[in-house]
Amino acid sequence: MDRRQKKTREAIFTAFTTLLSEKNYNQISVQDIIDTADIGRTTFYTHFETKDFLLKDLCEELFGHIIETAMGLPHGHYHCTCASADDSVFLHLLRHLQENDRNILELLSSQNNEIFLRYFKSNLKRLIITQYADKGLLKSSSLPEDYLVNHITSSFVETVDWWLSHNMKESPETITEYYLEAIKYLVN
Amino acid sequence: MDRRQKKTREAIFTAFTTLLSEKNYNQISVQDIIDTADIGRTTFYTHFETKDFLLKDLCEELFGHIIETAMGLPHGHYHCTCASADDSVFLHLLRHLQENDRNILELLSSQNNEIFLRYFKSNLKRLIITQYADKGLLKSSSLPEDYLVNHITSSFVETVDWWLSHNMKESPETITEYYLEAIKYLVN
DNA sequence: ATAGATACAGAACAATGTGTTTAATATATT
DNA sequence: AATATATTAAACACATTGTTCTGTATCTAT
Repeated sequence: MDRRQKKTREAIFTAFTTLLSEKNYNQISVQDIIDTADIGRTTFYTHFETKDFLLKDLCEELFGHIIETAMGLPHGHYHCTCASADDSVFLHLLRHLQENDRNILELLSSQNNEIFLRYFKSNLKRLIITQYADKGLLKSSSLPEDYLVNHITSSFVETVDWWLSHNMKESPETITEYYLEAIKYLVN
Repeated sequence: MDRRQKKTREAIFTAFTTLLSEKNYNQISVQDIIDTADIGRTTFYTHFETKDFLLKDLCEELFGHIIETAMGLPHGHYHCTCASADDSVFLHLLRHLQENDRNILELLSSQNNEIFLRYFKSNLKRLIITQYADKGLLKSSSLPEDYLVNHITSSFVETVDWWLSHNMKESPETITEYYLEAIKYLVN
């Protein structure tokens, strides 16, 4: 990829991330992004069709990485100091979040957290299906499997949200305990 | 309240609700609302400072009613064909939703569902604190009470969301069973 | 190193939306 | 009927949007 493209793309992402930690997504104009990134108007629109597409691309970079890591797949070009492989996937994720790689924490705890928690959830659901549902690790119960998957996924996301709203006072280990306690009768 | 005010306020709410079931909140302009409600520009701004305030007022009307009902308080001027008082609060809520009073279902299952589910959650949390936490009905466990309240609240909202995404194929009774099964070890 | 391709900047644009002001009209309330 | 108040229509300055144009800077390949 052209050096210039990489630079502007990065400038746009940085500006966008900065703005997102400052104000509401809806209140961020393309003009704001252009001014903050200090690029030409035309340039923005050659890179991104709309603000929504920019958001989508940002989320894919953010959560693609964190989920890919948790999947145990190669990490690409990112550095990762995560825990050993035998930890719970959930503990793994929390530790990864705590590292605040790519400022994901700032976004997850900003006033725009809902947007990012939604993306987090949809990616996490895929992970849970792969790591739990497809391996038969969900307790057979009277509950439909997709209800169960949704419940377990949502509960983790809500746990993360709760943790963030408490300024992450608790350790990832404690949070994992809370979460597993809340769903322990549903997962083997 | 002046008859004229009531009429325009209602016209604005109706227009807004219609638009919300059609397109994204962010893509609805004040101009759209004005055109749909067929009112003067000035009139809108005398009633609502911004689109956000309109949304807030709408949500308060919607969820104020449904939660008030579930609280067992007088229903005000609304008609309600809800089940008997000894039903679970949750069954009560689901039945109330099923009646689709004030088109709340349309909004909860529209592309703007997140907005309304958020309001639903914040109101439901108050209800759960009043009906469960304050009455000592939550199982004493290793979990902090606010974590537990949040988990139970979120799980119900997620259950409703799941139900809606399934076009409410299941009965309120079945959904209540699912939900209670998912949290049964946490509530007495 | 040069040539051709590509990305960027800057300016201008029509179109749309915003929030406010003005003065006139219509409708309630008493 | 008289007064108060809600609504209207028009105009406004301003911001944002998405596109088009031309010229310039920077890359890539040979």
